[in-house]
Amino acid sequence: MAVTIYDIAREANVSIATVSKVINNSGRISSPTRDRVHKVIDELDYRPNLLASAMTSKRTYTAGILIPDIGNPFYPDVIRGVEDFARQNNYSVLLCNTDDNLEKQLEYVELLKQKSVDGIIVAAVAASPERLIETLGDSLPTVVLARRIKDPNQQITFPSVVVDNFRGGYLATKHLIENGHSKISLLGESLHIESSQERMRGCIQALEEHFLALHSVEFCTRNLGFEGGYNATINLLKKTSPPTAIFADTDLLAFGGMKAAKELGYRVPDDISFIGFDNTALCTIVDPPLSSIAQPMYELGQRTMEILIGKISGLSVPELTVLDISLVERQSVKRITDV
Amino acid sequence: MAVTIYDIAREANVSIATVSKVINNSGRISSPTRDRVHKVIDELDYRPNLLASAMTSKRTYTAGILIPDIGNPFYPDVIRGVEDFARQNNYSVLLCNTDDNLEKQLEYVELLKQKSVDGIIVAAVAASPERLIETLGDSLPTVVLARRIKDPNQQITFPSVVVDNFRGGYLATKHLIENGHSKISLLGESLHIESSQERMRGCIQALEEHFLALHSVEFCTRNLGFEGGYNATINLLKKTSPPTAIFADTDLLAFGGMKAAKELGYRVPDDISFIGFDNTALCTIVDPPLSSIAQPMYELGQRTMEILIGKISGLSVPELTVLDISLVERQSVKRITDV
DNA sequence: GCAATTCGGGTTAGCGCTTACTCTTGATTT
DNA sequence: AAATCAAGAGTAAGCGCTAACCCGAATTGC
Repeated sequence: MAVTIYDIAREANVSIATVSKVINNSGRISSPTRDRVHKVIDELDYRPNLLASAMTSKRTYTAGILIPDIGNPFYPDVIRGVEDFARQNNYSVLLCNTDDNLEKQLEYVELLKQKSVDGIIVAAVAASPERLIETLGDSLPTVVLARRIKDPNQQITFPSVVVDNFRGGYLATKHLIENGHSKISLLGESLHIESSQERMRGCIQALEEHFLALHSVEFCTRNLGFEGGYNATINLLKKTSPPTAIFADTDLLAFGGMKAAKELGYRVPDDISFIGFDNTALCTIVDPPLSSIAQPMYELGQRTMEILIGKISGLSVPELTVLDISLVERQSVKRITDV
Repeated sequence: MAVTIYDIAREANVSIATVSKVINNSGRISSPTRDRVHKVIDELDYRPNLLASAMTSKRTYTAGILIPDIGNPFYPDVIRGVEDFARQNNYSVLLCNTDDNLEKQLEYVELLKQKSVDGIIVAAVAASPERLIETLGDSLPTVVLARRIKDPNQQITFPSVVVDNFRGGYLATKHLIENGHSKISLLGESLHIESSQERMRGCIQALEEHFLALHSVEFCTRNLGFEGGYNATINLLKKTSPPTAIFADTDLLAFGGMKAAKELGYRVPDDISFIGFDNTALCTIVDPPLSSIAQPMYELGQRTMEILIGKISGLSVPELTVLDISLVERQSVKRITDV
């Protein structure tokens, strides 16, 4: 069997309590004793069994993270941020893909509870989280990522970390306007998604500040990705008055849009400009490289984990953290000089 | 506090042993007793504490997975496969990004051991795994994904699940040949990577079967991604005799290559054809859509987890599992008719 | 009809730690 | 010099389970 705290105690001629104290740097131990114990620990290559430790101390140093689907290019960076911050604080993270399915979410929360995780990160949870809130309860530290959960009863609130989607929409549109565009259309994901709504609001705000109106709008129907963007853009461009620039809710949508435009004989960006959202790695790969609004995804993950650990440790944490967003210019937006 | 097995025992008028037996479906319990216990469990909404359970049963139903970086588009699907299979078997997975850094790998293995995981999946481990093997030891069930670990001392071997890279290289090249190409160049990742070597071997084999030779080769130097592909392709095309088709080790490399080709005035696929490897989601997004060799990434993850659980359960498992590969045709390869 | 099983369950000893509490000394206070 | 106290270490009670073992009663075999 593996070496236990008893082995160390015996070899160092102390009690297991003493060994425990030197390991956890608690209680009072004289330095000779401390050194002796450390020496034996090194000699026997002892590693405390974290399971046993968790049994008594009630801390597993493990957190769970619920995300819709790791296949969505939005998440890998976020997760990386979460995991890096976790590791730096001796935490591990249990990954749970829920496909935005309530049953799976509930199942996972129960499982994580049974595994006694110290806390949970809930990313991009569905619109009606009543049951999720209920099973989460108020005893398990939870932080919400990229969404806000509003409990209808105001019973329980969770700290959330989000990105300023409104400002993102604003920046994107302003960039288009500053490049001389006035016929600006919105290629939206869905009006049922909060972030999508916010981006649209930002877009409209920028437009209004310049006494402009949205030229046209199109939302995705079935598919919310590349294909959806393709189809919606076809609609946008086939209208009697097509736009000169399109602000897409998502890079993926923009990619689909660019494909549609090209197929309809438009040159990008000469005939039509595009700007995306998310600044995924793919932006540099497509032709032309897509200008996009960058979300600090890695930082999003990091901050969320930081807040979670804070909450676990009993610190008071901010109820809402809004991360800033920025414009990354590439070659998909053309300056229009003629009026 | 949460309800424990003692509460159930008391309410159901049985001993905790009996409760444990009905939970785990072990031992002999009469159906009246079983029903009574179940009823109380439901009433009190009891969930066994898996930590405590693991202490005695020595099974945590948790596995660790070491990957280089979740940001690499190769992994999300793999992980999804791992996680889905895990969940179906009551397992959870602890995600560990190692950046291919030996120190991080060792650290994580130690941590996972301390957390008493039942097994570990090691994905795409570095070339010289001696120290990793050493810390893994032979007591912790381990399965290697997308690599084979050859222990120089033949002391310990790990089951591995890989993809038939040789056949992939062969298929890609054959596809090019069948489309009339004879000036075929290889855009390789690195000769230090086993999969890269295998793909090249397959490529050469296909060529030889048609009495052809590799037209030229170029490997990446600093950057192994988009940029590396871009630079290497510039070299390839600036030679006195440029190829008519390029087989890239990786989709990302092919994307970089396509960009380089376009910039040098080539039309893709009219002047030069490209075929990639990995069949990432991006293939449909670029222009033209990239033909590629598809690896069954999800299945790769699934099978690996299946084998790991098998090993944990003491079953005998295959030492080597090779998954098949297939060609996905899109529009980046042009048929050449003139000789 | 009596020994041998089987059935249905209970007792109890841990798993490897943490922690509240206790005890012994030697130093400090007054 | 008696009382007080802090430092340094030990004792022991769990944490919530599992599993080996035990035991009486019912069932079986011959």
